Amino acid sequence: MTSEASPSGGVATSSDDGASRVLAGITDVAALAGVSTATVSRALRGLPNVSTKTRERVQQAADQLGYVASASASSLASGRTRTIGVVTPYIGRWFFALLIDGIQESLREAGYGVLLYTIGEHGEDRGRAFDPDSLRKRVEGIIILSVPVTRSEIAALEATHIPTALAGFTASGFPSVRIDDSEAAGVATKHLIGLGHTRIAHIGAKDEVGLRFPVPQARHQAYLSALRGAGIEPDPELDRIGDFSITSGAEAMAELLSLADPPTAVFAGSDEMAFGALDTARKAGLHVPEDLSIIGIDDHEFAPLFDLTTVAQPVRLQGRLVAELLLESLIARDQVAQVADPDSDTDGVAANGRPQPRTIVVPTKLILRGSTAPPGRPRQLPTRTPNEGRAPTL
Amino acid sequence: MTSEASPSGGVATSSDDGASRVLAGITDVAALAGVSTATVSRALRGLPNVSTKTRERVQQAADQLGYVASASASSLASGRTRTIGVVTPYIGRWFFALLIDGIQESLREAGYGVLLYTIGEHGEDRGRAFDPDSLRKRVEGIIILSVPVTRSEIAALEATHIPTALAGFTASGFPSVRIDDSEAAGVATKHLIGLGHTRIAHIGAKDEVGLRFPVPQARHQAYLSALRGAGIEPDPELDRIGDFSITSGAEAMAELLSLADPPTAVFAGSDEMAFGALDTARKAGLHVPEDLSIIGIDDHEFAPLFDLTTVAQPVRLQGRLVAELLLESLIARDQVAQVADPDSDTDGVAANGRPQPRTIVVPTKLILRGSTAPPGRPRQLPTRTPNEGRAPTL
DNA sequence: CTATGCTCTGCAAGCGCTTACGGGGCTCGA
DNA sequence: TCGAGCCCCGTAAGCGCTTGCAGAGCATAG
Repeated sequence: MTSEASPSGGVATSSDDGASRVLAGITDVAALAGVSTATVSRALRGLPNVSTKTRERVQQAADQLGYVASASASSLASGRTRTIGVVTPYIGRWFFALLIDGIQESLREAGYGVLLYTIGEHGEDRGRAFDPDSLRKRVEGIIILSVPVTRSEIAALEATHIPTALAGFTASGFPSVRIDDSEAAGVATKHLIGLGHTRIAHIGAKDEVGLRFPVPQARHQAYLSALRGAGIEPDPELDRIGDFSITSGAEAMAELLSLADPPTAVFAGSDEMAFGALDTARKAGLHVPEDLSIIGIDDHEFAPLFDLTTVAQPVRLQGRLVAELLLESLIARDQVAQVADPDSDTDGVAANGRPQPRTIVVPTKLILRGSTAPPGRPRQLPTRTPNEGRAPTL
Repeated sequence: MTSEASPSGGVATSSDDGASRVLAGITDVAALAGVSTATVSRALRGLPNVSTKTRERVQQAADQLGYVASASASSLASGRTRTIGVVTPYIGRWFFALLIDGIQESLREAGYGVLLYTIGEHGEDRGRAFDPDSLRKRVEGIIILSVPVTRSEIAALEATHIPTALAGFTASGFPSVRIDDSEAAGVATKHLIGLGHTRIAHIGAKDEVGLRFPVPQARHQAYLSALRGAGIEPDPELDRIGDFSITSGAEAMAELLSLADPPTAVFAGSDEMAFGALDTARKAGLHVPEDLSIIGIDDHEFAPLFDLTTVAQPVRLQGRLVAELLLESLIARDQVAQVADPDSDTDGVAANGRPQPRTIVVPTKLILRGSTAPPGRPRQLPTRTPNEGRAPTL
């Protein structure tokens, strides 16, 4: 198992007879162990019908030769690539990075590899990158991260029949995991309303036509109805469009500040836009939260540093979950392949025999920090002593 | 090429004769085009010795069937997986995310896929994740991102004979791309010295014994010699250890502040540690830069928001470069395989015939912002008007 | 007109595994 | 003691491509 401190054999292909010995193949192992390649294959993969003694002998031979099965060969023979494609806009963004991290965790445990497909932030080189055909025959499943997807892309995806799962948004027909964007946005907006604000701005994101990406719209709608629910008529001037980036938040804030009647509070659709807004506000001489309250969504790694009130979402968890959803579809597919009769009471199976895609909604939580307060006067916060002098053990 | 608006054929495996038609194979294409599979293979891959007419016919047949070659099959037959493994500690960190982005860019252009291997931040699940054997037979090359690597891991890597390139650090025998850590740290420290500081603290990172990861040490040494060069005897009390994370920077700062004679300036080995330090200092009531100057290394995406003076390094560029270095070794390897004679004057070829690993050093640049100033009085900075009212075109 | 050399294409042998299928040995009940 | 049944294991047929080799067709040179 562990190739740690075993001085004999292992890792370094041991005694290199010859200059650069070619990698050991299954036949070498078979020969060394004195069995057939079929038995080696079965033994190493833990299949039944191999006697303990034989299995050990094979294992030993494999270790000694530093044998590891060729991924291509076993994929070709078995039809299973043990690889999942992850399509993501831009991994430089905290949200995606953390998602991928979670995905990777789950997938690794299940013995799957992660093939990364980043497409431009706004899908610049989309055509080439997200051609499902380029994924097909290379991955067993696909996970798409919060990427605006066109109708035709969805169609193409479905045509490939590759199990697919979505994280951060939903599209009918696919399993997915996400937060309740309406609720999160509602909570955020109502928090500001509850503090007494009435001129509440929104920095959202563009709703690109033709794209299936309901997140910005859901948050926007929730913002609007929260306002209306409180008897506040939304002011279109306070409705700004960003692109989830820091700079777009900053620009939107600049616009808001130049208004004749600027807002006293801002709900940003993401923490990163909130950071940008915060920065712009401060540089304009405004005090947060005295002069302006700001709330975001995410609970970004940097939110504590900006003392930003926000609606937290568990990102890494969503990554883990979406990976598990995908793995579910994978084994479901195998199941179908094996037994084609609808006897076992598989719940939630649609008419076509394919399991109804599950969508998991993970909870969000309002995190109160110092960026929000009633209009005109600061919110009371316990003065935080920095680190309580607790020196880390060196 | 584009599977966009072609109503006939394409994408959806066209006329699905049967319920879920199996994906087209090379023989199907061959049959449709009326040629042999060999010709299909050659035509589709752009090999010479295929007449234009035939090539077109094959291309057309392939398009019509939505054919795409099986990665496993072609890998098995050709021995080329067209995949690069990228080993990274934790993609949630800005530096790594950006590196990967750059790598992905270059690699995609070259037709390679990226298989991601994240290992724990400090290599928790290192054993399993970074077992080169698990990479071998799956990837053609490996890129390692700024990960502390053990001697035995290096040995194991070399034993696999998989071309490997390093980003963010160096280890002999491998091509790599990095910044000049000594220089960067020297510039940072000297900047503080030049401002008149004499009590200059350093927040670095642990030098884990047995690991080949020279970055922290190089920066630390440069810090020390910069001080000595200015006639300042380094005070061990001002020398703190972090782990490149925000919180570790915060903790180190807290320690520094509790000192009898605290520093007037801090050089942090990374921007993220600087952010943490900055935050702690401010929460302790200190004004930056009036009471305390802070400088980092990186020019992190958030550095402008923190108004942090720092030594910038081009991260995405390093990603692109390391990918190109790796591709170089790949073609070099092929070259060697083809012509085994040392006739063409391949410069920089070592005695063993393998090309001397190149290491590229990319330049860094001091970015002056508002977090540094002479001790005791603020540095003069032009007052930045927020965004100059330049409203973005909606 | 024949020899020489191209260019283009097909044949067929793998690449290194996985996986029916079948058969030899053993155990156990009758 | 003998057949049924089970556990193991080997045989061999692929998986879907790539590629060395050779041959067919054709043009050019001699």
